[in-house]
Amino acid sequence: MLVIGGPTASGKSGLALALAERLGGTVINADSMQVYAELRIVTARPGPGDEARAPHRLYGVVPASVRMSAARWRELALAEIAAAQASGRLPVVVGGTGLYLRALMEGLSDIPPIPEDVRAAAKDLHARLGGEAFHAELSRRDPAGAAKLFPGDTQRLVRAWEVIEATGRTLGDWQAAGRETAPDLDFHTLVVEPPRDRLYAACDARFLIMLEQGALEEVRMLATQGLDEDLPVMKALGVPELLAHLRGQATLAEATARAQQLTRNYAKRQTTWFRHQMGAARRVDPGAQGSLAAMSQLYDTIADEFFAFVRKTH
RNA sequence: GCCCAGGUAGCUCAGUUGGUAGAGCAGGGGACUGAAAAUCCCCGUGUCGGUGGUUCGAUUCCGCCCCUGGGCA
Repeated sequence: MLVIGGPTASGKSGLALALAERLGGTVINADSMQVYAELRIVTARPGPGDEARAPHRLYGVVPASVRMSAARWRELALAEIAAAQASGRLPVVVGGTGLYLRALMEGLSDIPPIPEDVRAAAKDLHARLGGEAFHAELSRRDPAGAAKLFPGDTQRLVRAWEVIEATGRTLGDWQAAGRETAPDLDFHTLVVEPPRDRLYAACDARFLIMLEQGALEEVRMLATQGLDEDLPVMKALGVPELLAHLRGQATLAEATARAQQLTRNYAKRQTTWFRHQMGAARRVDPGAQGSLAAMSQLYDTIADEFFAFVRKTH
């Protein structure tokens, strides 16, 4: 199967669609935000026109009120991959969430789900103690784990604490036990990598298009649900910024500039992730092709490489 | 034309009782196992507007000039 990663606004969705069309594929979403039903515009989800060209899966499949996780997404993705293959279609997994891609390709350690009350307790304790004291507290229970984390890294600190609290074993223990890998799946991986200046320009331009498409209204609708600010959806790029504008705390121009800035920062983080965590993947940049013919040529080349990959692995 | 206030990093500014300067943001680099569009870590030489003067030494004090705001004409 094909896996396509890359930073936001790099053009990976377009590449996935073109390849799915050529190869008889089903596009499967590997983006942590595009899974939420309520956010269509602000997450740049493929539209009806795209869906008409090839089947799309895992887009907008859960309500904003739920918390997606790498493990949950992995289960959904494995099911969709199996379904696509069963119907003779090629799974084309595409998304910018590196953790999800890695969870799919390399598996996750078999850690049991942490009960909600333990997770809440971990957060409470962290809020009460602050980073330094919480880090010290974790050092008492999981010295090796704490040693690898900075006192400022709230998220990982809390995760390490809740795992030992709920399971009696440290995160490191669980991870040393290995990963639960996907059976019988071979991944041909592409990373879309445009040059930095073009990537940033694309981030800026895309947010403007989102506004034209009604991003503000979409966020206004989301706000009517009165969801917990702590939920992942509420952290989607553009949501906090447009919300601030709707509350009168910022002008639209300020909110726009801020959202564009954060998108660029995010794209840079993703670039680093793909550079080092998926360093072996084939790099492509359809956007660098000067013409439609050149782009079509690139698609053919990628398809040929994919067929060669399939022959080699089977 | 006169009077104020400024001119310091790409931006917004702090500071140096005279010993050539540092924050935030931007930018760059890096980490990444169930919230990952998350959460973190590292990186600061810039004619301190120009030019004379005082001084062992001026970005800092003084003179003049230039520029930008605001006020008075």
